Amino acid sequence: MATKNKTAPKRILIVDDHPMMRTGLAQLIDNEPDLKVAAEADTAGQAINLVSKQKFDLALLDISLPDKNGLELIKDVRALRPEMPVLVVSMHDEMIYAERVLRAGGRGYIMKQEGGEKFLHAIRQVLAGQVFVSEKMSARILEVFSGRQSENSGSPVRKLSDREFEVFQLIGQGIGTRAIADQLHLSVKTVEVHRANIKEKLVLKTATELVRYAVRWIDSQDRS
Amino acid sequence: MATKNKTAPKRILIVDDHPMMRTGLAQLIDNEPDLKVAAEADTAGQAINLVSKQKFDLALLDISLPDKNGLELIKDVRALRPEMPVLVVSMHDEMIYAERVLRAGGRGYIMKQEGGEKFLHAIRQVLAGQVFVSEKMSARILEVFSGRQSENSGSPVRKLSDREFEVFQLIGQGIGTRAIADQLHLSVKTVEVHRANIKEKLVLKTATELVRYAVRWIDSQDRS
DNA sequence: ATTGCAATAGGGGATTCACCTATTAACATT
DNA sequence: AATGTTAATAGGTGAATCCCCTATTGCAAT
Repeated sequence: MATKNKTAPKRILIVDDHPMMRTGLAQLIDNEPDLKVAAEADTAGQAINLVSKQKFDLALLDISLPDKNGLELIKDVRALRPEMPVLVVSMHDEMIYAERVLRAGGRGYIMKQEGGEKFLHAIRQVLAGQVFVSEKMSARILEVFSGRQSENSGSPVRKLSDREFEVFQLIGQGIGTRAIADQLHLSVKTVEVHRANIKEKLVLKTATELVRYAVRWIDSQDRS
Repeated sequence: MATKNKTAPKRILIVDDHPMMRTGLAQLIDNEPDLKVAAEADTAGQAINLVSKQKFDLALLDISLPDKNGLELIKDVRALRPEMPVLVVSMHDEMIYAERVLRAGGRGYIMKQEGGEKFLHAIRQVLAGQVFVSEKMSARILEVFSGRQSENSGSPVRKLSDREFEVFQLIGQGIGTRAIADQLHLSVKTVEVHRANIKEKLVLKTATELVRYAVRWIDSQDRS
């Protein structure tokens, strides 16, 4: 496509703690005439250092880094260069991450399982100022954002009513339906309805997913 | 080093579901005159197919593959080619994996975080018939193998059998009993027994507690 | 008044849990 | 060679939970 341009190739920064993955990405990128790997980093510290000293057209960040939480890194990078788009690379299929990444200011999210073409497509889309996420992910995110335009500032957990939130917290503590009912002096049936409504509001399909979501949410509240 | 040899380069099979990682590894290996990437696979099924049809001097396996547990793959590969050494590549720092890999017949374990030199060293060491593991790991493993304090060192998760561990990981991903059974081609009953045994070994009382424990454990593994 | 939603709870069928037993194969021990 | 151990498989059964409905009450906003 639009690669015939005489302009200099776009300078890309790669941040990943796996040398082999960096090599693979660099190989792919440097093979394109309009793209170029300008620098590599294997830690968050190194990445911030580079970003503060040089200008890049795009940063390709792995979210799981040894020294820092990937989301924190996105925020730091964006604080330094708000105009530089950030594309996040991850091995996790997780919806939770995609949401957080976009909220932290990332402009895209792609899985390591993807092949070269999709990678290049994502890179070019983000370079063009657009957002890139996978189909399933975008469907879900759009659903969450559009279905409830009113109260969606922040995590979907805010959409829970007080009682639902109370139940949600107990679930996150590993407490079962029966025990929750006892503890809140409710019928098991009522707790079941709350669970169903919570699942609905958080767009979760199964009971196990609900427990996982709740556990993660509770844990994320404790340390931060 | 010993690369002046006139013999044909050693044929290596790469199994990894991340295209970029494969490219990186291939780049590294093909740059060495005494080594050569003979084939690549991105699933366990494909790998077994290749191994059954061709001879390789070494297999480089990623333990986390989409279609099959990595430990099972090691066993399958070794059943087909007992003489072919297997070097396992993983992104996980954990001792638990190294132990299991060696017990399953793997001849080495190296992390994706390592750089090219260490990779080549590991490959050559395994090709030479020796075992390769990191320093910390070998220390810990020797301790476990020699000392009889095997009861309780580190997390109780290592008390789980391979199959139990597999189920445990799926639980931690928020996957329900039925779906686990389907995915592993087992009866629901079998999965239930595994869950019960896991609960026993980890001293957990209810199903919800099990999910919580598993979610936390999995999370602690991949976002360092 | 009417609409909307939170909170409560039940019915009923499908599924899972929790506690049993049982078989087979692989290994270790004797 | 006989025995014991353990992992992996799976069935039976009753209780609990899940998941899909409906239904009532109360309160707040329209």
